[in-house]
Amino acid sequence: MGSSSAARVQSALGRLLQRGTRMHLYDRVVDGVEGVDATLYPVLSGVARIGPVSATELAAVIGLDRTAATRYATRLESAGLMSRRPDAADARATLLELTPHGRKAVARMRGNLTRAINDILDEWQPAQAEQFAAALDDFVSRLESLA
Amino acid sequence: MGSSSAARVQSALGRLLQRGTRMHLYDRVVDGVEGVDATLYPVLSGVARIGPVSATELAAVIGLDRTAATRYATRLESAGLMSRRPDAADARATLLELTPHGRKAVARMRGNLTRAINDILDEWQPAQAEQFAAALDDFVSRLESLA
DNA sequence: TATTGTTATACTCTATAACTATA
DNA sequence: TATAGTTATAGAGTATAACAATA
Repeated sequence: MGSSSAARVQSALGRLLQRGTRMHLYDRVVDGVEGVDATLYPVLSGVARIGPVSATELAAVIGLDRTAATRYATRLESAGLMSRRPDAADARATLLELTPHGRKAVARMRGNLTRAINDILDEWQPAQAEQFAAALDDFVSRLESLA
Repeated sequence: MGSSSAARVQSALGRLLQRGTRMHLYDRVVDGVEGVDATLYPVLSGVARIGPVSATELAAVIGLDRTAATRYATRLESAGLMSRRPDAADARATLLELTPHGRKAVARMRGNLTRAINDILDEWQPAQAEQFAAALDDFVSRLESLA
């Protein structure tokens, strides 16, 4: 049945999702990156992943409200990390994209996160790390589609 | 080096910690449990795990502010799920513990979460699930102690 | 009529500061 | 003097509602 595995996953997941753990990790990721805090990070990272993108679509992807997305975009624009341009295909829409500074910030944040993760994975056998990465990826995908 | 594993873990972790994913999971967990929402769940669950416990110690464990812990405890007390009693060993302290209703609520929430996780793990080989559970547990522990 | 971007508004969460009681 | 609990207050995040422009 695997109930015992479920109990362990449940406990670990609970600790992982806890505010303190999350915030600490985010703080570490945005450390030394000007104009980005733990709140803005998912927004900037989302545009890096799927941009150029409209605020409405971005909001849906990163699980945020449309109005919050537009406000955070404004903050990132003020910080010179993001820019807006009209969508040639739809005059109602505005496309969000990264500026060169924004791309540099994302690269730095990803480096911070990769470093933190490698600090952990390096304690394991490479094969074990590989297996964990694949399993976690699959687990999260299934979790997202539980809907 | 395992950089490729790190990249996969990074991507999966990003999606997992995203607000939308987290809230959806929490909503699922508290579904049908009277008096508990996604905010109160970690508090109630924390007391179930380590109670009877003082508000200050609870706050430290679940990564919350002391003042928030005491306010949430009040809400849970009003809902009849938690109770306060003086600490015989220290007259300054108040111990938080679950009422019978609180214990029933926690059992129900854990059932919800275990069911959701088993929906995922059941797709895997038992040995693979077991290995993932152990790896995730270890990963989270190391993440917590990166400090 | 529906949708995009945006702003205004209200509500919730969280942290800081301050107060009281006890160690 | 330090610590536990609590309350008051302010700041930040988020959702709902409403508006103008375009589909």
